[in-house]
Amino acid sequence: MPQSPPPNHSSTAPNQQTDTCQSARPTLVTPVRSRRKDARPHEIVAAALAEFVDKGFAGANVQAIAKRAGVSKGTVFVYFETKQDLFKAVVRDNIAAPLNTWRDVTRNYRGSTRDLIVQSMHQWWTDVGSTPAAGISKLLMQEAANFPELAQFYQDEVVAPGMSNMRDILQRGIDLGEFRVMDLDITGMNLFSPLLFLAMWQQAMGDKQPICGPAIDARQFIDNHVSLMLDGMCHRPAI
Amino acid sequence: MPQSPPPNHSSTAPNQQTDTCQSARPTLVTPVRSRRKDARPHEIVAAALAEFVDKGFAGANVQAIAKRAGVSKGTVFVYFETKQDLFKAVVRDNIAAPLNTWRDVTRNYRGSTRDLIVQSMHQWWTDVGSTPAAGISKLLMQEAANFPELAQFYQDEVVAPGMSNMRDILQRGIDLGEFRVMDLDITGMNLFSPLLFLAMWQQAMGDKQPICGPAIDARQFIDNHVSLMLDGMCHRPAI
Amino acid sequence: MPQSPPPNHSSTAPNQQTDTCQSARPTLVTPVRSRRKDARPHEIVAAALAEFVDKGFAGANVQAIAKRAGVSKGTVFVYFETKQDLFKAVVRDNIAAPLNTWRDVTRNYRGSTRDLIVQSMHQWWTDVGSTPAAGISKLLMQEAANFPELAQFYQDEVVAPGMSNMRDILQRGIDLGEFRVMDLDITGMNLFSPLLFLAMWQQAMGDKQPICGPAIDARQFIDNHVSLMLDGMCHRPAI
Amino acid sequence: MPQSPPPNHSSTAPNQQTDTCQSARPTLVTPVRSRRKDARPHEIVAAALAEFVDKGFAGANVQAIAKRAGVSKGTVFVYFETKQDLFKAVVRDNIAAPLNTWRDVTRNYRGSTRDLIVQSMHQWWTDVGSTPAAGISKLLMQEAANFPELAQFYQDEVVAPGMSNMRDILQRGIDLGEFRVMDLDITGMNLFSPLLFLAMWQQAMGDKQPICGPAIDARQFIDNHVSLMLDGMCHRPAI
DNA sequence: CATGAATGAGACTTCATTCAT
DNA sequence: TATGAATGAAGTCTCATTCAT
Repeated sequence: MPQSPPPNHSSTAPNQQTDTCQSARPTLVTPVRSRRKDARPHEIVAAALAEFVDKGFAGANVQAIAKRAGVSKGTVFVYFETKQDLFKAVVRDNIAAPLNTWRDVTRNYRGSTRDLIVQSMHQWWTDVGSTPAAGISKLLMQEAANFPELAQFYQDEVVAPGMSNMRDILQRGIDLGEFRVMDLDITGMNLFSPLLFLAMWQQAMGDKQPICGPAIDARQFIDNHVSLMLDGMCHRPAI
Repeated sequence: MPQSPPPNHSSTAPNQQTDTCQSARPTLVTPVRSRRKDARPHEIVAAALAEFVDKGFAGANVQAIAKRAGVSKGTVFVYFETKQDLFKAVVRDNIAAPLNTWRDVTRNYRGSTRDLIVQSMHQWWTDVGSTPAAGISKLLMQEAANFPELAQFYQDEVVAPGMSNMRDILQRGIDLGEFRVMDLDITGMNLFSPLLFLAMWQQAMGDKQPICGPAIDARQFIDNHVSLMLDGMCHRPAI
Repeated sequence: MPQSPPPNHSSTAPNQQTDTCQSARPTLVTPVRSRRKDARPHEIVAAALAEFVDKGFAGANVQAIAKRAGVSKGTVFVYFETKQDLFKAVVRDNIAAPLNTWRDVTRNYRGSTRDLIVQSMHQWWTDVGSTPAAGISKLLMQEAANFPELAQFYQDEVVAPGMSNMRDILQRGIDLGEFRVMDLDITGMNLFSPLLFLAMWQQAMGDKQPICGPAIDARQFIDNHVSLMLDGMCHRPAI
Repeated sequence: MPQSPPPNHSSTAPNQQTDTCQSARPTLVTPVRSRRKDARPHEIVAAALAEFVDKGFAGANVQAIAKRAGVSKGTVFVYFETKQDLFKAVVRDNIAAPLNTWRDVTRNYRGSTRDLIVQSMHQWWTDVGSTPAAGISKLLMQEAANFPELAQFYQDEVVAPGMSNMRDILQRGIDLGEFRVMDLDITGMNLFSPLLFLAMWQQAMGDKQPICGPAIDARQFIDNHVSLMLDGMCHRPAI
């Protein structure tokens, strides 16, 4: 187990995450031949994501990852020097992209902050919470102690921006007179943590989760959550 | 700390009631060897809890568990046939006791349901959320797919009773006229999931979590959360 | 594995084989109390015989032997310092006794040598070949290389006397004019080896051996064998 | 020596026909790595035969087998999933080839059945009885109870065909008027078992067997045995 | 004497990693 | 670049043996 971070803290695999955004917006100059070559590391990372999410770092099997990616075991080590490097690449590649997608929604929003929150949460669920990328959160929750560098990375790249975003939204609600004055940090976490929990829970339990009778419907879960957070459980007189 | 010996510590531990006959005859010199025989499984389970929470199932090392427990490698296998059995014992032993402790609070409560919720959550945090037993949740989140039997056990022994308890509390609030009518299941999850998330988060990140500046203060987190959930973020006129 | 014979070539267990003959012919002076005590090692040896024959030396399990003998594992080591010592005791105890029983038959026999051979073989089958003691032969066949000392012991105590006995019988037949002159050593082995083979074969295959249709009937096997060996397969004119 | 590569070397060896495509294109430089890949299983099986015959299944050590084969411990498990699989491969590989070699002799034999028997036995001794393949018989005698599947396999592939062959020979002798009428099954066993016993005995005792003075000479043993079995020990008048 | 808890060397097996091709 | 045969460290588990009771 990696108790101390190895000296080479970044994977030396050639260009395996810089073009993540490129593939999102396909550049025009990419020749077909090299696109296939450049795709290899991504296919491996995608395969590794699934395996790591299923089995955890220690439980994941490089051979199984290779098979999922349709390559031989040796090929994995052509692109990633060690299993740890591959793991880091998996986390890094799957953290940046979805978050960027999500954040754009909250900018330049017209309408009530309540609607912004509802829309933002549904958007997050669609883009992240319901996708395999959500497994990254589950993964880091388990491996944070063994990969403090990744935990920090997660804090910097996911938590901090996410919290910042939440603060902006709440501040907007206060400024517009919709919300009362609150502690933005704490409230941001209160507001968002149920979604994170639900995402991790569904990653863990799959769709066959008989928690309180049937499986949890995310849409209903979010709507109810927002309703509670904004209006409260207690009776309130009509304004 | 799970040092309070749970009644049923494991399904695989062999006959450890051999010296009940010895304790029947009131010898004053307590035999050290057989005293240990009773204490050993608990010590091992306690050590294993820490190791499993830190490293996950696959990453945990039986030798390391033995060392933490102050016994030799072989001794672990005297009490638990396989690593999996030990893992199951860890989950089972650390689920029943804390849960029972917590549940007693909600019975026969006198006072407002709001106070009951606040008190109940602080109690849970004290009894479970802030203890290593919370690591069990983090653990199961990762290993549920590999231990479906344990996942089911967790559902039956933790999730279902917990949800039932939440429903009772909410129903009480409705019956007493404090709360408006809500979907009990969904609302129960909305209400409780932030605490679960916080507990798992702190298990993962330890005390060095610079999430939104300083570490999260659980007391503040809970109080703010309850305030939001009951009264909402939005401005409300005085009743 | 014991590649070289340990320095203490004889088990140091107290009197575990000297009284083998004593138990065969009960001495009058044995007090009841100590008989029970003296019986322990024999019970262990008997249990060990079964286990060793079933599993071989390396495959045998001391705990299983103890259970078969109805004692605890530690007790085995009270009487036999090591597993090797126990093995040696098993071989020694089960070689001497049956052989002595058998040999007495051939002395002072009145009648034709043909009848002596037939009777002697049936006797051997009853006393040895069909009993668990026959497993010793199978055992030594496997472990001879690892226990050269025992192999030599077997040669000295079993093979040599047995061959000597066969020679005497054959010589008697020649002297009485029944048999033609033959090489006594080779013929002795030719004559006896089928019985040894059958005994080992049945030890190995149990009763469920579908060799040539039904199981081999030892009585028929012996009678046919003697008939062939004495009269031959070829047609012969009546004398 | 079982260095002649048997056609089917193992059921568990993985795809070793991968380089059939390479051999299709006639490269002059034979690739050393993949050459080994074809040779390895046979080398390992040959090494395992020796180890298993010496030590038995439980006593055999995979590391020692690897060393005998000149490979590392892990390589053994590249070709054979478990020690049991390796054992099965050893038995299977060393049964088919020698038996086929032997059986061909008895077909289309011209001459007396007596000569056929003598020649057949000497042939068997040369092809099987005096080779390490004979150790398989000794091995199965010990391990039959633990590997019932292999015992059955041995019955089907060795015992039954061998017995069938013996029956054919005896029937031929009867048909040609050489032999009297006998029970073919029992007589077949009587006729052949001394050779089996001698083979196993020499496997067990090696060359240092001081049975009846010097080591047993197999040729003399067989000739004497056939002489006895055909003509009998008793005096017989000239025909 | 008898027990059985405890030990630790050693067994089989896995798997990340290397490297010749 | 891609492969997969080969490696050996490390892991789980077994079991002969010890020893306090």
